[in-house]
Amino acid sequence: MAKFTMQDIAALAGVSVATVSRAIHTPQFVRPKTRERVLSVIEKHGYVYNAAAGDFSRNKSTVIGLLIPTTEAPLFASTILAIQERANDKGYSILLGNTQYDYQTERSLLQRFEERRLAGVILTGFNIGQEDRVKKLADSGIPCFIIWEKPDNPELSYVGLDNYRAAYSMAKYLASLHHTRIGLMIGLYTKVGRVRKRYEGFMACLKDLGLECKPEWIVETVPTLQGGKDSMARILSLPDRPTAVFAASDVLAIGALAAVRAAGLRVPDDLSLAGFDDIEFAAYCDPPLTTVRVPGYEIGRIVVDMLLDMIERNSTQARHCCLDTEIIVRGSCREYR
Amino acid sequence: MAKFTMQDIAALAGVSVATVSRAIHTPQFVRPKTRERVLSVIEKHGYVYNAAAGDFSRNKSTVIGLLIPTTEAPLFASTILAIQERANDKGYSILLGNTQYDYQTERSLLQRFEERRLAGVILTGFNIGQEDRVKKLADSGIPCFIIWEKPDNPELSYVGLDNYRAAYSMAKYLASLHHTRIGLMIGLYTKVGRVRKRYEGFMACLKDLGLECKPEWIVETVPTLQGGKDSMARILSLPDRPTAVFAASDVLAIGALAAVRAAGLRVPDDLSLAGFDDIEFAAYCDPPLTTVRVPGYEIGRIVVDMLLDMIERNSTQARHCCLDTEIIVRGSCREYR
DNA sequence: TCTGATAATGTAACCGATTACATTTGATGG
DNA sequence: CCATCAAATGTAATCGGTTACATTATCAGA
Repeated sequence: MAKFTMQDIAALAGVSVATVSRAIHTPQFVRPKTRERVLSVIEKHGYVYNAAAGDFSRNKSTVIGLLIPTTEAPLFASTILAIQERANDKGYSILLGNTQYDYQTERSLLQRFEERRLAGVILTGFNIGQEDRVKKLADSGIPCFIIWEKPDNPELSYVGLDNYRAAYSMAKYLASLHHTRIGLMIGLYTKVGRVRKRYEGFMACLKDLGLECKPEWIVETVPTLQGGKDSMARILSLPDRPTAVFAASDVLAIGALAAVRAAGLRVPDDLSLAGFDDIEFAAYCDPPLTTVRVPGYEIGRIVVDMLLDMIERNSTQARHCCLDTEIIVRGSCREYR
Repeated sequence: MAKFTMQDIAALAGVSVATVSRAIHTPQFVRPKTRERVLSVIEKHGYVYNAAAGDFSRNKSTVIGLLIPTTEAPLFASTILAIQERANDKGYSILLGNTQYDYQTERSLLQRFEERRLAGVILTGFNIGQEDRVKKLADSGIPCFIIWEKPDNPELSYVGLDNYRAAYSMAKYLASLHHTRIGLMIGLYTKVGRVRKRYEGFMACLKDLGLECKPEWIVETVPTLQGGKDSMARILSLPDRPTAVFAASDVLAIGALAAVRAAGLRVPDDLSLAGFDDIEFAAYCDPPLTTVRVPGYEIGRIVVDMLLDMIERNSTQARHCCLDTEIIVRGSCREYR
């Protein structure tokens, strides 16, 4: 397949490459007649602009890297969507990387992003211990945003939420329903910062309220439906089980729901269950899940705007944006008597 | 941030750029001692290889474009995951594009993929009427695979499934449970080929079995949970409603489940409901969904293998792979008496 | 030690655009 | 009709690697 280059088009149109380039990108600098001639030659021969060469020549990229733990989790669905839409609208493409919550994979993807000299990078829930690496990326001149969390290091840009506070609020809400024995079901918090904050917020609230929290009421698990189901089965088998369980993600909660049903019990009559994230399914399960709403779409939209602004201003000043969360009361929690 | 180039490294290591390049990519062609020296200089100065320049220079890309209707649907989750993993393992990155089932968006993303001179492209459920465009892309030298469906045009490569046959089977299964009034709930089949095939398969089966299918038993809707819920509400309000409903996607089915509950009815006692896709949630809803399992992960794995093979062989011969589907019987359908 | 073969390294053209700067064109007013 | 100046266009260096080909180093065997 003989690919035409600008050279070819220039020759065919009887102009120089510079004029072809201008006819495409800055038409206001070429005479309408010339422009028309060039465009018709392009049209006629099916020339396709080579963006890779353009990016290289201009020494800047129009691709943004997006790192997420896994596309399998519906968690980030609307964030990814928003990032996509927004970035495409502004002429940028998205390079995707799944870390699978794996440290090694995350490292190698980050490396690849750097090698590709991306315009910017968006990182979701990077693993604990990767901060230095992220910092290095940001320092190397690639604007870099953390999302879905609020990193401790203020030199890191982020568009996130206060996972600690949100988890604290939900624990408080459960306590306000007179539950005194509250369990926690949570993803691998020793690895993922975002999750750890939820753990800490939950624990802090219980402590502040003087509520007991037995170690066996806290279950750490893989962040999948099956993980939620297994964990709930474990909790239900406890002789002195909690009357309410906070699942630190909706996926876990929905899995847990299945376990409760399997045990012949009912939510919320026999057990209150709260989730986190407000994924779309949360409103459609039985009972609909009381959960913490995270503005996933907004996170995506905002982070792209902030990132592109940084890119275009060529700024390295870290920026922060912390969005509010909200407890959505549906039908999975009720007062304990 | 002063970025080092190979030139710099070459100078610092007292060798030529060619040697640096070789030290990185084809170490077997440089003396171990030289290689070591080069690598230590790289290490010391924090040089990062410029993959964009490399790709450009070699005039080939190591990026694969992936077009999917929307990342919000859990449908393609495992396919995306598999594609990611496999591609990354083989040194390729993934450029993501969401079409939102929109014709215009699909066009412009396809255009962008072409401009970027990607190594290959994977298309999920392209819209009806885009075949020519896809064909053009394939002809332009970019290997191009359709997935999740089996396009009519044999010149197009694909890794898919027989949506027609799968839908036919499910309709037959429902009929085998003595249902004679079977409804259909389906996404926008006039636009998406994959969905249209499901529609056709369903209708063909009913016709073959001599079953009546009233127009009002067929509901076309947006492919979301809400769409499923609304559609089911509509079906339930029918004076002469079907005894079984085939939802052509699990997302619709799960939304429908909520509508059935809201109406105070029960699945499968009052109505049998079948889904399609076997998304992860299907096994965790109440009742667990009887559905058509689609080997999403395999599709992803296989398409990458086939695509990379085409790329490396520089072949343009179309390749086909049609995977089997299977009806997974869970708890949402029962015999009609 | 010399020869020849092979391994290691260097040289420089090239990929396809962009863009600073130089040059030409065209329009305007005197 | 010419001078002047802005607009339009052309020239050529450049981005950071890759790689064909040329050159030099190394070593075994005579």
